[in-house]
Amino acid sequence: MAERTRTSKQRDRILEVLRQTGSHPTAKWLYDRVRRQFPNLSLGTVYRNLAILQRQGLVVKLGFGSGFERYEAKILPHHHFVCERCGSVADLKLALDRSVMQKLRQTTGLRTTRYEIRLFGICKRCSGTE
Amino acid sequence: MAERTRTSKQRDRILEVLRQTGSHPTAKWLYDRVRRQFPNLSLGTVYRNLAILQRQGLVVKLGFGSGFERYEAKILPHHHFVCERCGSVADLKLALDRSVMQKLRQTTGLRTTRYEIRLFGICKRCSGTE
DNA sequence: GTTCATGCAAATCGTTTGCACAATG
DNA sequence: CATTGTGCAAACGATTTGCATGAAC
Repeated sequence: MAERTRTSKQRDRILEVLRQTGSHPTAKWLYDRVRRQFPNLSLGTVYRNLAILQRQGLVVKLGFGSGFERYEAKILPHHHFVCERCGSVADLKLALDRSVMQKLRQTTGLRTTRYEIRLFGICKRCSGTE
Repeated sequence: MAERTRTSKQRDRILEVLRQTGSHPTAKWLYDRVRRQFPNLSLGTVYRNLAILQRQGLVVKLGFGSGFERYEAKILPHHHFVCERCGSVADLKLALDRSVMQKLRQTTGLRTTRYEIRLFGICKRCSGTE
């Protein structure tokens, strides 16, 4: 019943490439890259291995990862708390010093239009469940 | 050639619902909700109007909004800068005081496993282009 | 009346899955 | 040998798009 995991040259290479690149590639990018060593590699294998690597805590999927987009009306800038178990998203009203945000912008030196702080964790409802 | 936009009861209602709800709904959720007033509403219309509202700056799409997932190997915690024009994602090394992050966690009172600060703006490469 | 928005259905595209075979332990 | 991983192709689900009709101006 316990999950067994064997080694696989493809998976090793996927992780290696992901560690070397400074970018945040998509599955397709990884597929094209790793295919140089494994010409018969299939996209399905890339997805399957990415899932395994995530379960092992070696890889993170950016974004909400729920498969579909979420929208909100632009009102006041605010932040989000994302539950890693049920995927729910809650608004956060964080009282951050203005100075901190100013510092953020200065540090980056980039033209920043907006920012968002995203906290990930287990929401209260899911907390009671486990 | 200039883009004309007419009013539409459906679009008004979509925005209204989005403004009233505290959640971060998916297109499907909005569709089900707005259909109460417009039984013949189609999902395509919802997507089309969400796109228009985004162009008008009234609505924001959460996530990277590029349509596909992005992955990264889990190394040290860090943050991201997302270019709103070309969609590129860059790592940010922000020197944030530990105290600030502690404050963040305390404020929320939630069990937080990780956090990520995401800045949105126009990257240097795109900046030179316009 | 001209043009944009809608509804419907088909098409698209990223991701997942079933199956037969190859590789791991 | 028992079981997991792979490649291939089909399936799936969210989003997009073409087209004929209806609404806005």
